[in-house]
Amino acid sequence: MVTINDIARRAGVSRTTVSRFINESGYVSEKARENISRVIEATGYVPSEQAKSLRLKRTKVIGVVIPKISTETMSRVVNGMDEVLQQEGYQILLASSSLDKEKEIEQLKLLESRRVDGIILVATNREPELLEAVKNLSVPVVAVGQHLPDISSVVYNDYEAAKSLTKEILRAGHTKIGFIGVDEADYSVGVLRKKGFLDALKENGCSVESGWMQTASFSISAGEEAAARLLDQSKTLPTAVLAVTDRLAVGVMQTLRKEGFDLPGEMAVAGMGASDMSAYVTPALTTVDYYYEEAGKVSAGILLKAITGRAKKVEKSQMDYRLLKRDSLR
Amino acid sequence: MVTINDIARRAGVSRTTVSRFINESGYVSEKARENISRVIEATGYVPSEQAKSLRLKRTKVIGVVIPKISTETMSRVVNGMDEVLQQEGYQILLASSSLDKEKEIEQLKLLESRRVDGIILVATNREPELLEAVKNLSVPVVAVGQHLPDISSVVYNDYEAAKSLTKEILRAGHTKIGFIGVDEADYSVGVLRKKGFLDALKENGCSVESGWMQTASFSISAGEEAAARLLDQSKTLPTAVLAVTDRLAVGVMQTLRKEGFDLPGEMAVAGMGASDMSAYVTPALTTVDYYYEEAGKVSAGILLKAITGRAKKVEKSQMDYRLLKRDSLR
DNA sequence: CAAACATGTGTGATCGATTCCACAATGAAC
DNA sequence: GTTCATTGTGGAATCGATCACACATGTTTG
Repeated sequence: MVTINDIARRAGVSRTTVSRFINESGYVSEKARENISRVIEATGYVPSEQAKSLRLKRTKVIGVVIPKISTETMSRVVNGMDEVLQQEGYQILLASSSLDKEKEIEQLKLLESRRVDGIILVATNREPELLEAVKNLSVPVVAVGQHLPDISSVVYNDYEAAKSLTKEILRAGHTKIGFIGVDEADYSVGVLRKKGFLDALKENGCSVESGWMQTASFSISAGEEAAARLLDQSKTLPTAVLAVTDRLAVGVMQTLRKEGFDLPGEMAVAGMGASDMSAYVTPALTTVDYYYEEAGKVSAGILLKAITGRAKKVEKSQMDYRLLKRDSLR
Repeated sequence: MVTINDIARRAGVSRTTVSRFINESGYVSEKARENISRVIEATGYVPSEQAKSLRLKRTKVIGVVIPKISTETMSRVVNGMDEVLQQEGYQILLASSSLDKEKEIEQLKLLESRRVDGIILVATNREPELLEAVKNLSVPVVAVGQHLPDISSVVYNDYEAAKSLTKEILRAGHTKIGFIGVDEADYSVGVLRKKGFLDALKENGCSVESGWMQTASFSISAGEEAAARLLDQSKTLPTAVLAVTDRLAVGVMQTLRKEGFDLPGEMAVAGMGASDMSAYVTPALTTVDYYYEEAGKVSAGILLKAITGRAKKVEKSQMDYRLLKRDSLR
């Protein structure tokens, strides 16, 4: 790999002059300019951003830790980040925790060792070990999706979103509503969405049978299985089901259809997340749009402010949401 | 940020000894060990991978250039890469070209300046400028999705896949088949899939009306519009439509349904790509699975072999495919 | 005419690690 | 009692850039 010294030698100047030429700082004579640019052209020299980073103590790289790469939510969030970061000359170093709590912490350490200028953590839990690890980082961090204490965070309004969606279901005349949730280790999706659901019911004086509430992981097939359990364990059947993600909702619809239910006539279904497919399944899925791209942009913006020192110590931002009422809810 | 020199000073040894301790190379006395590990513990020291990279001339970072982050195909491919790369201690530096040819080249240069150990390029075109740029890189490159001359590549069997899918449609009794393609700048999707389609028809003595063949971009709505044009411009209507991506196919189905067509009775539809949603739209979409995760894994594997020097100069790999026959084709 | 300024260039220190080499001390082998 | 491993340590060069500073020359300015 050709270096600045090679260029200097071949152009008959010192490396300082070459540096000045490249960075357009200080004086460089016309003659030197010509020589240098000719040599650079000939050799295809590209300055080492690496060496530069070491000297300047900044890398122009942002570490992004996400639970899983191949989910629509994540790719939309990361896309939003990239749009903002690329604008400012930053690149994204991707780290997937594969939904493993220890790996998540490991990845944070790894990013720190690479001296990234900042980290965006799309967290799925709020365990003390994770908080501890984040606190010990000597790099600005922004959390997305979970509200971490003393850390800048961008969160979705999970509680209110679930609550208004549930109210929408109630408004449609349903009083017996099933619920497909996820593990409570995921505070936002597992706890807050469930709480929003239950509070909306309580406020309207509705109650739930135990069999109506099921827990699943994040896949479509988990939704299918959870729906099967719901049907199996219910003494009386609900007339609507709220699933905390669109994928779960799609799974629920699959099972219901398989069991001969007329949708949405015999059973209404609602999801959350406004996934791509939600608009194209039949019946089109009623859901909540969380503006994921925007969340990515906002988090990147907050991080950049923190990096350039133009920020309050800790910034909290809550994303807006939007109900998408479609055919699956009547 | 605490450095190896700080550790050395506070532990009362030289930085050489600290380095030996960290890398478990050479001798370090029990006493020195204790001191050093105590100081490291107390300071939370993390060695700079950056400085290490400069010295060792390797970064353990792989650059990945993709056309767009928020597409299912890309996130699946990148996911596959990450699985392999993480195993070997590599991280992914993500670069999105946003479907812009110049930016694609720019990103390659940028990755080179960061001294990544290798680059995986998910290309959408084969323009001479791109080939030139790739050739000038002094970093191992693997191309995915397009067959670039003299560059290791992992390609999908686009021609055969389109051909067998078309034959499947013919086998189902259709002889008048519409086609929704994309711009020919994308050689794999634009040219090869169309060629597969046309060759299958030719071999079976079928012909196409001009209005039956439409071109669109990659979105669902582009599929909707293309289908509308197809209906509008056809003198006699086809009985089946092949779209070169699932998203286009879903768009086609939307338009057809809106126009009152019974699916698949009055019009069969097939897509390509085995997207997540393909199984859950109604009717379930017949499509071709390209094993995207696997393509990511294979490309990462080839790149790693090239980096460690255990590779043939140029390696070409063609991915397998699999027909998924579902309800949308009768 | 001396001082001040503009133009142009190079030396050497620095960023934070690794590694070659020299060198000490100790004990074992011949 | 040399010689030779073994154990243990640190000095200095190195990777590829930036930058403060010294220095040289030519041109203005008072």
